[in-house]
Amino acid sequence: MDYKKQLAKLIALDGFSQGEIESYITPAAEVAFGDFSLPCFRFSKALKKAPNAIASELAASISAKLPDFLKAVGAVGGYLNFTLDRERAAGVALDEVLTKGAAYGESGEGKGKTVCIDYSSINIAKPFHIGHLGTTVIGAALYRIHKKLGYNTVGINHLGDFGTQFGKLIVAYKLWGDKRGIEADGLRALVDIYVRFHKEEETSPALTDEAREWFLKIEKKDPEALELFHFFKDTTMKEVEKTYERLGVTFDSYAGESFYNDKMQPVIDELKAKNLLTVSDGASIVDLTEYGMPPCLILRSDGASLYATRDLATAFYRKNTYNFDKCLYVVAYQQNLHFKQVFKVVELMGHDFYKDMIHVAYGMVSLEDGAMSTRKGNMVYLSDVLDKAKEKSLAIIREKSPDIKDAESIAEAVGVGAVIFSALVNNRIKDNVFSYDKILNFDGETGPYLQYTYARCNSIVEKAGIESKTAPDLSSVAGEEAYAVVKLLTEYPEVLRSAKEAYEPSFVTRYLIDLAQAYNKFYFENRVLDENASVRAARVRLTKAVKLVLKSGFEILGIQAVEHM
RNA sequence: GAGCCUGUAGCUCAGCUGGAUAGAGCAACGGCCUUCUAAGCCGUUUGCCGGGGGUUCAAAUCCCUUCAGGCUCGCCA
Repeated sequence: MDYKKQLAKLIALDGFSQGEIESYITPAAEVAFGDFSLPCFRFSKALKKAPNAIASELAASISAKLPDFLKAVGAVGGYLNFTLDRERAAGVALDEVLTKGAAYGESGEGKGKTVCIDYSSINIAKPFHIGHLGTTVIGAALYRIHKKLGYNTVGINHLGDFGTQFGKLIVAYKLWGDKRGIEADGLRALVDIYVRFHKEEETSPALTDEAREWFLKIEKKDPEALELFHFFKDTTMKEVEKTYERLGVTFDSYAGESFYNDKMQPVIDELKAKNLLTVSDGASIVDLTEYGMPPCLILRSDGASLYATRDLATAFYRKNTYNFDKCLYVVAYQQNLHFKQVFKVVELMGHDFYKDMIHVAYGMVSLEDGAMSTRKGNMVYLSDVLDKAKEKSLAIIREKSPDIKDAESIAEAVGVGAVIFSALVNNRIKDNVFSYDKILNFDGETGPYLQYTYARCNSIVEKAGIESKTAPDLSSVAGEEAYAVVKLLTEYPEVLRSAKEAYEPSFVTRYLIDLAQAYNKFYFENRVLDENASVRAARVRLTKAVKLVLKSGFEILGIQAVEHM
């Protein structure tokens, strides 16, 4: 039920439209004030009346014929306060959640619209490390939020599978690599020889030239070079797939850099045809000084394409292939300028869809002792973090629930959940210093806290057994703690919408924390499995609704719901 | 030098499309398991919302300015 709209209908003020009044109505700041408030200060000047007088008069006229969903209307210090009939509101809210079930929160707003989401975008033959966690889980969460809201979604892993590093890797492999070792150790063996190459390159510059030659061979589709390239790629993918699976992350497309290799020429031709390319220091650029930006480099002085060239080709390909209504790039904020430039170039080329491309920037992860560097071998593998989190979780389970079944799989769900949660709890723009202490803390606002609350709900629902026919006593879910839970339950659909609007999965995470806290508070103050059957019926329904919304939120974030822990 | 981002409790952060006394978690201390999961709950303590101006009935929130930190700024991606 849309209370704001209903409330706005009750209010008539000269010169202010219904919609305007509705937009001014806010949730009440405090329980004592009721459920919704309308600050009347802004009407004061136009109506030539004191805010308090306006509020009082409105309160009086609405009280005269109080609609049945309202309990009371009052005026305090210039605010018009509305108090809902909480029993009724609780009943309506619980009915809605439980009737809709897993579909609660869904909407048709995205019907017929397509959203492409570019996330994770790992590099082949490089470690899948803690720095990739953000883009991977933020992108996956945005993917699911859009899906929930009815959008047609395309998840794209724009693989870093092109560039001179593959030449380097071939040289390194030929010198020190061994196929069986790599097949056995996978990615780490590849990274090892890559790191070694960079060390030796410093003293033997000839290696660099050799690497460049091998890279050219890849481009020219030399069979040996291609075979090795695919070997590296397969080795990497085989391994990262495991991590994606643990994180519950999927993609619809793996079209990466190499995929666009033959798709750049048309872009260059179009730029030329539209007179956007100028030559500067031998390189071809799009001049953007008029827009307060440095030039966008399209072709190197040796004629080779660049990052922006590839991203332009990518943008056109995606537009032509998916005809997206929106294309999100979940990429670190270091690339703010790059995307601003690319989007501007698309605009200058005269394509309207430039405004549908959005750079969803996120903060960077560093280590306590500085930045991560693959070449220096100074990084933390994501799979190690997941393993440690699982280990920690397993230790806690052994201690607290020694008799539990499926300890291993619960530990996996809880450990991985804790890691995902940590990447989705803060606003995405925040930088993050990685530490095991932080990520392995399972107390307070954490993934395990959410999962624990879910398991608690489940346990109660299990004990409650089959739903009784007794009519629920709604007064038992209209008390302070219970009603706080009810209110939060009604907010879930709006939380999803605003999370989508702001491209902020953290809105969902925060919301789930609020919901869990509110429920736990309720749990300690009220007995769900009460002797009174109608009280019990109402509170079990509340518990079921919380369980359901928690699970729905978990699915958005990629956290697994465990029934027991 | 320019552009963008960040600055809120000892620490990590919510709140920022302006609204009523600025909120959580961690850490610290104290309490609560013979009743539904103590990975939990309750209580105590903590704030020049970086500083200064301005707009407004009302500013952590908007504008200007300033300081501190981060990122980026032509042939890497």
